[in-house]
Amino acid sequence: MHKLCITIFPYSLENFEAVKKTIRIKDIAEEAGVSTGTVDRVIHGRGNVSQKKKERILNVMKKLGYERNIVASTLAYNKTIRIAVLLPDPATDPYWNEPLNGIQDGIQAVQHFGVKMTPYLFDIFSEADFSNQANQALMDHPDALLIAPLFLKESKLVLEKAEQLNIPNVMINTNLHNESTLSYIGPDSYQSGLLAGRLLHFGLQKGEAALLLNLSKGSTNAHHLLEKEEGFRDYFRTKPNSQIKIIKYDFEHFSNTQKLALFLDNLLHLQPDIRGIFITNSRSYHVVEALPTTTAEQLIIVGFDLIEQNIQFLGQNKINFLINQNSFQQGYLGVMTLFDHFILRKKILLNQFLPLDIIVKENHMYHQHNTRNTPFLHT
Amino acid sequence: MHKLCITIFPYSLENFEAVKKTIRIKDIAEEAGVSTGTVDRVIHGRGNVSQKKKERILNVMKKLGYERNIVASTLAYNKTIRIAVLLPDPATDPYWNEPLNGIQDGIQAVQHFGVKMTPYLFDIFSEADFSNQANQALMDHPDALLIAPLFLKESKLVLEKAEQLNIPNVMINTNLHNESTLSYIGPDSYQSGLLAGRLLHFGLQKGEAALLLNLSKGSTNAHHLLEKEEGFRDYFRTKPNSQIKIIKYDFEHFSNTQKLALFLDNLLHLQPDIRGIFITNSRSYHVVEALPTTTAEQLIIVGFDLIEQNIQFLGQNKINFLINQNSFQQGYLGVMTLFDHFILRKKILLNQFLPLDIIVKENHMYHQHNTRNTPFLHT
DNA sequence: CAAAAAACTGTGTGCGCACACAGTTTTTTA
DNA sequence: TAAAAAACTGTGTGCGCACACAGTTTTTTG
Repeated sequence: MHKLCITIFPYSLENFEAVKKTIRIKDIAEEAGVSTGTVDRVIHGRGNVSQKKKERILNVMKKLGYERNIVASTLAYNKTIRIAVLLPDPATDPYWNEPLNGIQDGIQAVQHFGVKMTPYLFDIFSEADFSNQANQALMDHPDALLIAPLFLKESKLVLEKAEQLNIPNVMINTNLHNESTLSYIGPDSYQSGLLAGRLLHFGLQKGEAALLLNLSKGSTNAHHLLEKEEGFRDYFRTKPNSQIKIIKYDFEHFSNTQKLALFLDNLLHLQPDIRGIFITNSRSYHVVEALPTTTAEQLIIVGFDLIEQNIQFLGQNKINFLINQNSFQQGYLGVMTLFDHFILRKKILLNQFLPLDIIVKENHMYHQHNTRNTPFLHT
Repeated sequence: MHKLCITIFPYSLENFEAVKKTIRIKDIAEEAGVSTGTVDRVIHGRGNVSQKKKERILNVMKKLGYERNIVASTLAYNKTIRIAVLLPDPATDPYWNEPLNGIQDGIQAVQHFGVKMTPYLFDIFSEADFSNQANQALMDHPDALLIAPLFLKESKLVLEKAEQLNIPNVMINTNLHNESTLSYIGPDSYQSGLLAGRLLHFGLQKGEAALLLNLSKGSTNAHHLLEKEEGFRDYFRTKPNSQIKIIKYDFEHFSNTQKLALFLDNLLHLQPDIRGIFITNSRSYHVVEALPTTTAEQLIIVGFDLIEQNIQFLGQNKINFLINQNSFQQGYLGVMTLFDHFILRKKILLNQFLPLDIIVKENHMYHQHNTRNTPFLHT
C-alpha cells in the first residue's frame, strides 16, 4: 500500500505502477507456512495457537506490513452497532438541533458499516424526563451511549447503571467522566471564557465594566459555566492595566422577556459603566430581545453558538461576537468516535476539545448547516 | 435501513428491534421475479434489459428503498482510483504543508476503498517546473487531477491536455474552472477581503489609514488577490463614516527582510497615518520580521493562514488577527470530493467555499494540525 | 422458413475477511 | 500404555456485490 511519510518532505515520488499490492491474510498464511485460520486466530487474539507459530505469524505480518482490510472485514463481520442517543429535545431548547444534525450526518456517513442509532430526547428542564428516557435507552440494550449529561446527580446514576450493563459512553457538551467513558467531546470551557474576555475587551475603554450573565435554571449542571467565568476573569487578571470591572449575575426567568427587560433596565441604571455583556451560553438572543434597540447597538455583546436567533442579531450588529462551540461537530464526532472504537478498533482520545470559532457578521454564513466538516477513518 | 427525517423533529422513536433489514439485490430480484444479474444490469445501466423488466425492477427498488451497499460494492469492484496531486512544493513555500497534510489524511481515510495518490510537487516560483511536473503527472495516466492552478497560462494548457485525456480535475486554492472541473475548493476571496476590513477596522480611528500589501511575485495567478482587495475596499465603502483611507502596494522582494524593512520604513514615514496593515496572503510574518518590535505592536496587522511563523507572532501580539482559509481542509476535501465522485458516485458541488476562521491568540491552538474535521460519506 | 444476428437472461466466481466446525496432534489421566 | 482431554490447525461457507460467460429467447436476414 502506498505509504507517505508524516511530515517529511518531499514525498517519495514512486509511480502508481510501483505501488505494492495489498497484503492479504492469505499472503501472511503462505509466507508463514500456516493456514488462514491460524493467522485469523492470531489477529483476533482468539488463542489456540502455539507460541512458535504465533511469533512466526506476527513477524511475517510486521515484515509484509499487514493492514486489516476494513471493507472486507466489515462485510464479513455482518453485525450492527446500536447507539442510544440521549440528548435534550430541541423542541425545549433550539441549541440541540445542531448536535442532532451532526449525529444524523455521522450516522449517514457510516451506516454501511452497520452503525445505527436511536434517539431518546428529554425535556431540558425536567430531570424526571431525563431519567425516564435514560432508562428507556438502557432497557433497549444498546452497544453504546451518546449522552449529554446535563443533570449532575441523575447523570451519575445513569452512567453507573450503564457501566454495570457494560455499555460504554461518549459524552458531548458536558464533561462528567466515569470509568466507562470513551471520550468527552466538547469545548474547553475555561478557554472559551478567556476568548470571550479578549473579544469583549476590543470594545471596552479603561475603567468601564463588563457584565457576566448566566441565563440558566437551577438544577442544570453548571460546572462548565463556572469554568467559563474563571477563564473570563483570568483574561482581565492577566491584563491588570485594562482596569475593567466585572459584574456577575445569574438570571433564571430568561424566557420571560418582560422580566428580563426589567432586570436589565434596573441593572444598567444602577451600574451605568457597564459597556459590555458576556452571556455564558447560547441564550444571548434573549438579552437582545429584552434590550431597547439603541442600547443593544451601543453595548458590546458576546455570546455563544450559531442558533438562528443569535445569527439574526449578529446581522443587525446587535450581537458583536458569537463564539461557535461547534455543536454540530460534537454530534458528528460523537458518532465518529464510536465508529473508530467499534469498527476501526482505534485507541480513542479521552478528551476531544473542539475549536472555538469567532463569528462575526462577515463569516457566519460558512458555519451554518456545516455539513462535511469532519474527517473519518484515519486507520 | 433506519432512516431519519432531515430536519423535522422529534425523530421517530422506532426501537432498534423495529429497524428493517437491509435490502439486497437478491431481494429485489426475488420480488421482481428476475435474476440478480438482471437487477445488476439495471442498477449499472448496462442495457440489455427489456423495457418491461426494467420498469418492474425500478419500481421494486423504489418500493423497497434499495440502497447500494458501498462496502460490499467496493470489495467486489476491486479497482483503484489514482489521484495525481499537483501542488507547490512546501519546501518553496511553507503554506503548502497544510493542504498536503490534509490530502494525506484524506487518503488515509479512504485508502481501503482503493483510493491512491501520487504527489507531483513543483517550485512555486517556477512556471517551467510546474509544466514539467504536470506533464509527468499526465503521462502516468491518473484517474483524476487534484491541482492548485497557480500559473494562469500554464494551468490552462495543462487542464486542456487533461481534458483531452478524459481526466477530470478538482481545484484547490485558486479557481480556474474548465469543462472537466468537478469542483473548486477554497476560500471565497471577496468575502475574506470584507472580513479583513472588519477586523482591521476594530483597531482604527476615524481619519487613519490602512495599508493593503500584496507580497507576491509577478507571474503568479493574482486573480484572487484582486478579489480580496475588492472585498476589503467594499467593507469600508459600506461604512462611509469610518473615513479610513486605503493605501495599496505590491512588493516583490518579500523574502529579503532588509529590502522589505527599508520599504516599510520609508512608507510609514511618508504616510504616518497608516495604523493598520492587511497582508493579502500567508506572508504577513515577513512584514513583522521587517518591522521594529514596537512598531509591530502598535500597528494592527491582519494576515492569512496559520503557518508556524504567523502563529508565533500572533502569540507575541505582533499580529492581531489571522484569517484561516482552512488550507488543511482544502486538501482533505479535495480527496473526499474525488471519493464522493468515484466511489459513492455522488453529484459534486461545483464550488465548495470553506469557512473563514478568525484566529486570535486565544483560539489558535484548536486550528493547528486540525485533523478529523471533515465529514465523509453522506450517501 | 431456416439460419444468423441481436437482444435478453441466469449462473457462477471472486473480492478479503470472520467464524463455525471438523480434523489432527500433543498432553494428561487412570 | 491406552484412552480421554486439551491444545492446536485447516477447510469451508457466507457477507453483498460486480462482472464474465454461458444459455435462452426474440428479431432480422437471405
